[in-house]
Amino acid sequence: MSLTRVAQILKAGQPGTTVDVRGWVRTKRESKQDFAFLEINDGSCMKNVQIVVDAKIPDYASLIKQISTGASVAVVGEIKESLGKGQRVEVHAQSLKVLGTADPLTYPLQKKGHSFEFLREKAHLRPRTNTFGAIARIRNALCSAIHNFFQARGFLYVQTPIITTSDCEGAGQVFQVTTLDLAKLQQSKGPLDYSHDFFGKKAGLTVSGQLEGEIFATAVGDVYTFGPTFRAENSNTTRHLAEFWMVEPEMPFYELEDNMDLAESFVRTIVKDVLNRCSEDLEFFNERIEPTLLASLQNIVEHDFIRLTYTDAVKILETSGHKFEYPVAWGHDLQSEHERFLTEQHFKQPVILTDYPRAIKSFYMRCNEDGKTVRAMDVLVPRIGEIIGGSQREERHDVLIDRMKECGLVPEDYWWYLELRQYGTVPHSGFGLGLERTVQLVTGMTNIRDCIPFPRTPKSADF
RNA sequence: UCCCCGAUAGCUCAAUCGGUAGAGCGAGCGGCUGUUAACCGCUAGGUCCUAGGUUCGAGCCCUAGUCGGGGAGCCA
Repeated sequence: MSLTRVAQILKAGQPGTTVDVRGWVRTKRESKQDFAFLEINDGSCMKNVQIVVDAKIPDYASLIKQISTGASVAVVGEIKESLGKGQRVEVHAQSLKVLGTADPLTYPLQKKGHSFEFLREKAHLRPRTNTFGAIARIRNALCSAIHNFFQARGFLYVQTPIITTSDCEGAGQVFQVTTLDLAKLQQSKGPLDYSHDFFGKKAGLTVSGQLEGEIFATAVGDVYTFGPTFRAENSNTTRHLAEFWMVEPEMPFYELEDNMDLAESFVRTIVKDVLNRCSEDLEFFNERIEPTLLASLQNIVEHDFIRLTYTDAVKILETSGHKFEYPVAWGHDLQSEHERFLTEQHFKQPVILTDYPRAIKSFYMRCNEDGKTVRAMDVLVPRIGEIIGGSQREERHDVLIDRMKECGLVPEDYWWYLELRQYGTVPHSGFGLGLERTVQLVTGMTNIRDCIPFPRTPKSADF
């Protein structure tokens, strides 16, 4: 007999059929005389299946004694309509096997709820909880929706390198990759010589696949990357990780408006897909974590995003009458409180801001005719803030060189990036979406460290 | 990196003015029960984060550190 998963039994299990179900015991309720109830979860869904174990099965007393919260069991039994309230069907065990016990004196997970801080220290066991099981399923559904979105539109999934020697991407601090003996180096006083290092030059972990994505976008058409990204910034916030996953589409012949259209359609589609596929899990988060969650996700799916320029946003903030801790001024980057005001109070909608001052944005963003702004776009959502950052890329060879110099970069370091503009250049655009921030958006979880299975942050990389 | 807060039982927390270490939950045992965060009774369980210091006496005050949380910056 093949295994039946709990989700299947609860959804479609027909009374009278015999099933083999295996999983981990969440609770045991024991009647000393006649029988015991076990609630088993196998991660296939939020709910547990109730197992009724009659005292007449062989070895009953010793089996039940071995079972406690966390134990793994295999049950063969018949599906029956439940006499009790709370579940449509249950499984009456014909045989019960304890696969692994979980000593209640030491097993960290209790029947009661635990704080997320505590569970972060038990990253090897937290997927066995309701919340983290649900996050795992939702994250999976999101990834699947992301691939579906792009595949349905003919995008090619390209793999950009994780180790890179273009030390100059400008997107933040890089984790260095080396095989040099650091202990030995510490003692020698000579200058560093990377020619003896593994790659013969300074190498690091990628902070973005964008530049390499542009290579393929200007060759095979629409592409996207989806992989791990690393930032060695000493960031200690609820929305930053040292290792996170990023989706980066890059499209030739797209101007900024096309880029915005795609980004908006992308976010709304994947949110809609997850709403459809994970409704039970999302209801849990709506009930237990963030009471406005479902309404805010519906709002995203049903309404167009607000689009306005950075300049107009600054005007709105200046005339809002709202007291900000940090003053608003054209030319300065918007503070978190400004972004939050726009999405949470003023528009109560996701907002796409465009045309930021060139002085505060990256070298690769296309310069506007006004000489003051670039064709950048940030998608801001309530609760999270920036979930997407993107731009139309500067495709004019001479303008790009000037811009690099303006940003204090050495054009020769980007020789291959510049050659894309020298040979058959085309207008093109792209953006990056943070996967974990999207998980935050969709689940209502407030700390990004709970939105990735094994979070890496300053001073923390266990498991 | 900066600002604020915290660390006490397995978990979540309390401990008045510096004076004998507490509760709820969990766990064990017993009782009861088609139960479902079950319920009732009893029991066990402590290097008060670490290292110094002040004091007759420190969980509490001081200094340094470690780790955690929230906010800011950097950004996705």
